Amino acid sequence: MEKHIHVIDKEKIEKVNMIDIEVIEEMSVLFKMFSDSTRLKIMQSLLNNELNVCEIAHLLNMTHSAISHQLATLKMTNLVKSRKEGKTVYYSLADEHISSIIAIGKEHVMEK
Amino acid sequence: MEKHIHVIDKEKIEKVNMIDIEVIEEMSVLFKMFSDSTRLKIMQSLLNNELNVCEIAHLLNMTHSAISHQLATLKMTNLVKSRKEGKTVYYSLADEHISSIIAIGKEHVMEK
DNA sequence: TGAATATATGAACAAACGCTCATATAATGG
DNA sequence: CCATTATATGAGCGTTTGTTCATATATTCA
Repeated sequence: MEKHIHVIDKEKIEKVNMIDIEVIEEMSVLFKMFSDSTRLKIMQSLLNNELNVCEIAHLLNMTHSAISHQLATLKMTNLVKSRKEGKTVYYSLADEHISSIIAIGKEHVMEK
Repeated sequence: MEKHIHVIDKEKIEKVNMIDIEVIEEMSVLFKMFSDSTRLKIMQSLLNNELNVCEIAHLLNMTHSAISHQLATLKMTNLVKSRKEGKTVYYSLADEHISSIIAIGKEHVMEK
């Protein structure tokens, strides 16, 4: 029923420096890409290699379709890039940030 | 229909060093916490302060219930800790990793 | 003790998500 | 040109997620 009346410490609140909402929104989109284990596995497997859809599907023991869909979302959010060679499309990580994010996540998880 | 027969370059595939599935799974849980804008805003607002539920709700212009629910999930995944003082519960970030993760995400997003 | 304030929590529900299935597109080779 | 291989993509479906609403618990103070 939301009927609370609060005494808010305005000074304290104003010290909180809120980032631009838009930046927050983009950050959530970025981290969403790392929040699914399939996508994490894909990115992990691309850390040192470029791989095509078949190879990733084989590696993760999943269908091409599932991998292809995920690669599409990863590409749309600029986390992977692709290179076509004949029939096959090779995927690789888009930049060095991605491995840092994976590394820091791994570090946090392993440290307990 | 999945009827593809592939020639897999086994040597190449074997070079891909897969992390432990369990670590991947925990990483996805971790990043999931950063994948929602409300949770990101909460953590962002806790970067330099400890805040109670009312203050966060006021700051983000959201209901206490919504904030309380999110704080519960953040606490369950060990990203925030809490301290009770009379009626009010003060929340703060659980460790320094969290600000690094936010920082690296922000950096990635702003850099384009 | 009873009202007020602060927080927590369960149920419900709409929206978003990830996979599958079927099918489409594209490139190569016979 | 047709079969094969590689990838892409739309629809459908079950599951998960984030919020709201109602209610419960806890603490303080008159």
